[in-house]
Amino acid sequence: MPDKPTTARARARTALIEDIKDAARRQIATEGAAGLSVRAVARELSLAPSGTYRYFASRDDLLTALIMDGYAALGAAVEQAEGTCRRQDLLGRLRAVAGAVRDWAVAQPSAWALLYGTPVHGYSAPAETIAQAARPSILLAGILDDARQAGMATAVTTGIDPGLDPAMAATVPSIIDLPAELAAQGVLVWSSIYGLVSFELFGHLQGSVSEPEAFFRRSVDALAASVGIR
Amino acid sequence: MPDKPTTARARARTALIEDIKDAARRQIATEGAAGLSVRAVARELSLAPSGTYRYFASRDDLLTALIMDGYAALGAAVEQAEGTCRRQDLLGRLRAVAGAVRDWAVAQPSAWALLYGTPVHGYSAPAETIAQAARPSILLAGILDDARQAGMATAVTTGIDPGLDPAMAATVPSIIDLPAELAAQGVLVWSSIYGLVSFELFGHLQGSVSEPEAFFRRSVDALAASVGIR
DNA sequence: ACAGATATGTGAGCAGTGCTCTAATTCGTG
DNA sequence: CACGAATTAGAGCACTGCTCACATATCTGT
Repeated sequence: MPDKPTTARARARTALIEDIKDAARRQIATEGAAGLSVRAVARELSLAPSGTYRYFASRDDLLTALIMDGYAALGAAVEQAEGTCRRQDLLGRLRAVAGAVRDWAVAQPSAWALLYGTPVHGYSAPAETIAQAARPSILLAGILDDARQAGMATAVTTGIDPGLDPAMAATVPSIIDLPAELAAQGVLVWSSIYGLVSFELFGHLQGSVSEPEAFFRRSVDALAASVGIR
Repeated sequence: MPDKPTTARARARTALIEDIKDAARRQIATEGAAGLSVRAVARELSLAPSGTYRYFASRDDLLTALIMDGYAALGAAVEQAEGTCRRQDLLGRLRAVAGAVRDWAVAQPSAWALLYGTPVHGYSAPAETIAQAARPSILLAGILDDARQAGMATAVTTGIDPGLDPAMAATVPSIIDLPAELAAQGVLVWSSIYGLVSFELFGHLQGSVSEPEAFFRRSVDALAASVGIR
C-alpha cells in the first residue's frame, strides 16, 4: 500500500499515474495491447510525450503496472465470489471460482489478453506479480484440500511425480501443503479453466461452440467431477 | 495447392515469398511477433523496404500467412503422430495427439504463440484457417467416437445443452457426427490440452511445476480418464 | 521478333512510434 | 524569500508501416 500523499504535488502525482493508467486501459480496450501508444496517452491527457516518462520509465513499465493491477483485480473478484459460498458446498465454490474468472474475463477481454495472452518477449514477471497471479489457483487448491478432507476427492494415484516446485512454498504456501497428487490436480483444473476462457475469448471456439457460457458451465462441472467433486 | 510455377518469374516469386516468410519466422523466433519488422526482413534479403509489399500487402498479411502455415504444420505433425498408433489403442492415440501438440509447441514456442496467443485486434480468421486449425480437435473427436463405439466413453449426460454450433458442419464435418455430449467433451479435452501447453510456454507454470513434461503427461492421462479412456 | 502489357524493384517521402536530452518552469521546504 | 527538487515542454534521433511515382525486367499475343 502506498502512503497517503500529503503534499499537493504528491497527490497530483498519484492522480496523474492513475489517469495515465486509465487512459492506457481505454486505449488497450479499443486498440489492443499492441496499439497502446505512449504518445497517444500523452495527447489524451494534454501532456508532452516526454512527460509520461516521469511516471513510467517505458512503455513496458506501463504495461507491467496494468498487468499487476489486472492480477490483483481478478484475484479480488474471484475471492469475493468464492467467499459467498458455504464452505461445505465444494461444487458451488468451484463453480463460483470458475464463473468469476470467466465473468471477469468476458467483461474486459483486453485485460484478460494482457494477463494471459502472449507474454512480452524477454519479460519475466516479478515475484509480487506471481503472488497476485496465484490467488485463483490458491482458492482452487483450498477447495481440493477440503474435498480431500471430506473424503470426496478420489485422487488417481498414478505414481508419476507431478513435479511441484519446492520454491513455490515461498510465494504460494498453501499449495505446497497439499499432497503432490492433489496439487497437480489443482493446477490441471486451473489450466483447463484458463484454456476454456482463452479459447472463447481468443476466438478458437468459433464454429464449434455456439453458446460459450453454457458450454463453460458444463465443462466446469465435468472438471469438478473428474476430481471427485459433484 | 498452388499450381507448379512455369515461368521463371513465377518461380522466383514463390521462392522469394518463401524467403520472406523464413526471414520473418527467424525474426519472430528471436524477437517475438511484436518485433517483426517488414523493413528488417527487407534488409535481410537485400530488398528495398517497399519491395516486400509486392508479396505481402501488409505486415498483418505476412503474419496471417505464417499463421496459416503454422496451423497446417501443427495439424500435419499431430496427424502423423496419431497415425502410428493402432486404432484400438485409444489411450495411446490420445497421448500421441497431446504429446505431438506439446512437442511441436515446445520446439517452436514463437510459432505456438503466434497461433494461440493474443489474437491481432480486429482480426478474424478466414475459413481456410479455421479448417486447418480444427485438425487436432477432429482427431480428438475421432478418438472419442471410437471410444464410444467400444463402450468405453462414459459420457456424463448432464442434460445441459453444450451448444455446439450447427454451422460447424460446413467446415468440420466429422465433429458434428458425434453426439453433442461427446463433441463437448472433445472440445473440453482440446481446450485443456491447449491450456496446459500455453500455461507452460507462457510462463504461468513458473513456481508451481518444476517438471512440465511429466506434469503434462500425467495431466493428459487424467483428462483421458475423465472421458472414460484409460 | 517485336510491341504492348504486366510484374517487379527502387528510392523518396509521410505520418507515426519509443525514447533521450536540454532548457524552462513550477512547487515544496528551509 | 530563496534554494533545490520535481515537473513540464520541446527538439531531436532512430526506427516503424506504408504509399507513390518511376525505372527496369519479364512475359505474352500478334
